[in-house]
Amino acid sequence: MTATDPPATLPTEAIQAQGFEKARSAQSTAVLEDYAELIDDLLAAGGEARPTDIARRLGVSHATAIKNIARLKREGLATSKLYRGVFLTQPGQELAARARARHRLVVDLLVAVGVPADCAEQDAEGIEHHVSDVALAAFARFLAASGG
Amino acid sequence: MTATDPPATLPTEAIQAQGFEKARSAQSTAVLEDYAELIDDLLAAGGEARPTDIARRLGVSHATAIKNIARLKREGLATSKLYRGVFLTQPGQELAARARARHRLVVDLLVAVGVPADCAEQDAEGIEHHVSDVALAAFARFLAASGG
DNA sequence: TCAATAATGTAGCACCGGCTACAAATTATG
DNA sequence: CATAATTTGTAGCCGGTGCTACATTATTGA
Repeated sequence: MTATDPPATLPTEAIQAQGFEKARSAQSTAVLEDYAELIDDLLAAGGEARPTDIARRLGVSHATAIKNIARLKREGLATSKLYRGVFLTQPGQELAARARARHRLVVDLLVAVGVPADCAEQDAEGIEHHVSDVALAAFARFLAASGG
Repeated sequence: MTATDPPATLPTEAIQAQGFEKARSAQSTAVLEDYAELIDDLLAAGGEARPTDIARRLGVSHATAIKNIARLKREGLATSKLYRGVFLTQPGQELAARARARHRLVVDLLVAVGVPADCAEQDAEGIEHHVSDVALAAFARFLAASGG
């Protein structure tokens, strides 16, 4: 905007700060993604996604699970009926689908470069929230080229 | 299957919970690693790691930086002298070294599978804290095999 | 039907990370 | 040397995630 200082590329310093900022914001949506993905899994598999099951799967107390489910509802991603479990809204289902696709792709890539399957599965849980769409596309290309 | 139930492998449910638990604990040390790595960078490059510089590099307010620096000191990773900047203790330097090695390896792997360099650099900022030693070793093997 | 069990939800606490606003100290400058 | 500008530090607030403990509701079953 300024006449004296219109850089085509941001300074290194700002680029670095941008990376940290991105990581922080990814962290804030990680919980939503985890819950949406898990709820979708439970609904697809058995039929019900009850708070207690969710809590056990995530390794947290039921109170924590309920609080985070409330956040999902607050953000329009989920609904729930007492003793009838939690359900995903349309946006919630889309988020879950994206999260699962990302998760699978990350796991597949990790395995493709030689990470043991069980380790890949666990590491992916933390990694997936920080993989950008650009990187994800690269993963897909790499897997297509090497695997098939 | 067995009556007494002494499984060699944990139930799927517990394994999954374990992955989430790992991701959460990684998150709690991510800040320490980021600061240690950055402080080490600044000391290596210019000579001084002042709170203001650290804040600007991370894209946070100086108050936030100072608070996190205080945490580093509390955990024995850093020391500081007024208006003389922040320094790393031996454990702090070791943490920084591990963090930097992990960061480089992650970036290199991302690039190796086709992620653009600038994107790899930014994504790595979030990913690096969630890559286990086992996966890291796999990354190194993969890079040695493909690159050299 | 009514008590016992289990699931769900609420309340309060702690910690962490972010922020703005204000205070104190140091460095730079007139 | 005294004042201004910069740096550093503190205080208080918000939001997020975790927990335990307690209350409430539904389900189960005697």
